[in-house]
Amino acid sequence: MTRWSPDAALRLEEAALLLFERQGFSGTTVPQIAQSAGLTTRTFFRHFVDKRDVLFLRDREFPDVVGAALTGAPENLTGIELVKAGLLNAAVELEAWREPILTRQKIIASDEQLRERELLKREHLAEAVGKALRHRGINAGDCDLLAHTGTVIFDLSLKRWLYAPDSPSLPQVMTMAWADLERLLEGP
Amino acid sequence: MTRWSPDAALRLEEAALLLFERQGFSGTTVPQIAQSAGLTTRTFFRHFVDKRDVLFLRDREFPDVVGAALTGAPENLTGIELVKAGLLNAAVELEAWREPILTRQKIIASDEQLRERELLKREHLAEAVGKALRHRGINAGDCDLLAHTGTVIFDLSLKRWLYAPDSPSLPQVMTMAWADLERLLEGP
DNA sequence: CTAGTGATGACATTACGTGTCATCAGGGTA
DNA sequence: TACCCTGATGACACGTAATGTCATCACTAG
Repeated sequence: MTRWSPDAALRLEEAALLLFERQGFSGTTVPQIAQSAGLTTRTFFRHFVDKRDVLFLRDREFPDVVGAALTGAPENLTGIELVKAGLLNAAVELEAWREPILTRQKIIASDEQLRERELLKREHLAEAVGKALRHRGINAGDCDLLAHTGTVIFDLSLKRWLYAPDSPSLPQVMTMAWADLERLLEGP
Repeated sequence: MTRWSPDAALRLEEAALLLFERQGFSGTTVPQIAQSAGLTTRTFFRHFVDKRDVLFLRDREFPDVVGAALTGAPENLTGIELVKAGLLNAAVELEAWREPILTRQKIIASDEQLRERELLKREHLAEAVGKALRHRGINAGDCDLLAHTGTVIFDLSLKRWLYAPDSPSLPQVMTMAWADLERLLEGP
């Protein structure tokens, strides 16, 4: 294709994951990552806005994908049904990636700066979901509440699924979490 | 008391807010803030872990206060009642501070790095709430779900209250948001 | 009077992140 | 073939954030 390997971002991500596992996040410098991938520091920052960003390469398209799924969902669905269906659909796609996601999650959990970035990514997901709901004509005052509630369920379920010793499928965990929330809110 | 003004952190916060409003967050340097407060850069970083932290000085005790309120709440409350009551109680305390909170919120909204930190603070609140719920003997599997749902309601309500042209009280907004969520989850 | 405490100043240093220009392979066009 | 254009990268300089370390000096306790 070009004179350079076309996968600079992927090579940087791979090198970063390896170094983060061995030396920790804060114990690894960007020049180390770049050199390990055969590139320069400047090129690292062309592909990632900052050092933390390299751990979230796989999340870039996620909000748009989920948003598109919501926008293209069947008619006659309520807001809550849309959110459930859209996030459940995304959960199915993740099912095959448990191991690499778990590896990454352990790195994120080890550093508060990374947890912070993870929360921002969750917020971006919530914004995409909220936007899609508005686009579908859902009652405007409810969109943000639905979107944020959905991403909370999604996030909690993802972690239960990752860390559960005997793990049921992610969609199953999510469905159970929705049921839990409904039970809790309806009262005794 | 001491040879120095005892309110170094407060003076730094005041100077920072002024500069952020005039020049923006990224357009202001830490040396500027420190000099404006009559202190050195090194002292700034003794009071705040990083540049962003100066905007969240008022939030430091908040999770612990809410957690203590939950721990000391009346007996015989369910998990959901505890969360509602605890956050409603916190909302009452905030009622008098609408203007300064709004000022700060506008700065936060202007910079993604600050929104990111805000999300981390929200997460700390959720952790404190979850911990208090566990301490109260609430069903362990429900605590995180309740805590995160509560903080989502709290956060959305706070922003509605801040930006509503005709603002009902924050507790009122929160109560309405809880009712909205219950209605949405119970379905038609 | 003296020793100890604690917040600050002063200085050095590392690492993050950005601006800018040069380089060079491949693709399109005449 | 010859030419220009595009885009990703390298090389270099630079400002800023953030931390480690030691010195300073008012206040306090005894």
